[in-house]
Amino acid sequence: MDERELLVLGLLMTQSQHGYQINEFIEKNLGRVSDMKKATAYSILKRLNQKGCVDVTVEQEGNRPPRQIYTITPTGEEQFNQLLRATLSSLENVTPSGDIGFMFIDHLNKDEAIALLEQKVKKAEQLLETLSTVPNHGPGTGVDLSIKHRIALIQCDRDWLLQTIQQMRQPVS
Amino acid sequence: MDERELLVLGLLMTQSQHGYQINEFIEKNLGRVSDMKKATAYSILKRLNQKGCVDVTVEQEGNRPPRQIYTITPTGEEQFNQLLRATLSSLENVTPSGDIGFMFIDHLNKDEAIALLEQKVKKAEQLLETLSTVPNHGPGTGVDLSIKHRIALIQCDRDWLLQTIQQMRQPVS
DNA sequence: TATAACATGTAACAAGTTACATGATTTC
DNA sequence: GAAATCATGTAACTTGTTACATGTTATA
Repeated sequence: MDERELLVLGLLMTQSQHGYQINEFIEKNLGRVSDMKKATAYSILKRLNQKGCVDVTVEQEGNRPPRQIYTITPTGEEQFNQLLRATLSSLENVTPSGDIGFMFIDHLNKDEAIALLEQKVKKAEQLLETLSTVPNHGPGTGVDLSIKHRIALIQCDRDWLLQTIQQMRQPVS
Repeated sequence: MDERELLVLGLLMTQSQHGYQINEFIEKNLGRVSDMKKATAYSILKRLNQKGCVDVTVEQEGNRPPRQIYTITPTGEEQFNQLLRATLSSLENVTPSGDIGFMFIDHLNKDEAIALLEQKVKKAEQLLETLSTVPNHGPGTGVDLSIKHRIALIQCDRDWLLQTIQQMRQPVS
């Protein structure tokens, strides 16, 4: 929740926007970062407005449906800063989702387990390829930083998987 | 959701249990793995029963509240296997929560940003220490594997953070 | 005798997703 | 004239959490 709120607030820090615009930006540019859905964006904006974090003004061009333009307020900026500091300084203290599977890997026979992990490796490599060709947002930019972080973690994941597969192949020492 | 269901099914694969028992095991032994709450455990068991994945028998000792003992069914075992294969072979394709912050790091001044990341590093190191002293569940066990994976990822995260902090300290090249 | 542990559960709430509904405008 | 894009929103549903409610038994 905090995460999605931070994302919306962050986008509003750059400029005032309407819901459609925010949703479109996330869908088109941040598809690899967030899977936030349209309805969620709208409801977060409503929530932020109720909390006094954003102001709304209505704009209309001709006969088109009116746009609800959201502008971040000082309260909202403070909230943004708090959330930003909190997420930058904290660390998840629970296993990432997807790791639960490792706990029960003994329920599969060795060959199948290895085959499944190899599929995971393949997906990691595909993702790495995609991420490495993502257009730069300008060197030293936060967006680039977040992508670099993602790449580093996936590489580590892949290497660990490869190493683990090797160990599984070797007879128990 | 799939994750929590897999966890409950996995625990029932070992032995039939009642809700309290499952919840207690998660709280006492898997606190670093899952943050699933009591009410959630009970409702997942109910859900699994409705889906035909588990059977219930009632047991009572003296005047104590009766225990609902849940036993995994063949359907449940199949479901377990499916979920297990799916999580072992798939890879999250969205940025891990916590990474959104990096996108907006430019909104802070350099010194503060560095200080926050250093806090994150410290938490990573504390967590690594805790995880390295976690009692072994037996070598080559899935549980150990999942902890080793966790350790590898956190180490990578820490190293990346340290490297990034260094780069932030250096004048732009 | 108080309180922790045992054992269950429900009700209210919060957050998100899916799917639907509306209607104008641009493009093919 | 059909389909995509623009722009908003709501209703129903799922998942999960918090907080409450209940009563027994062992322990300090």
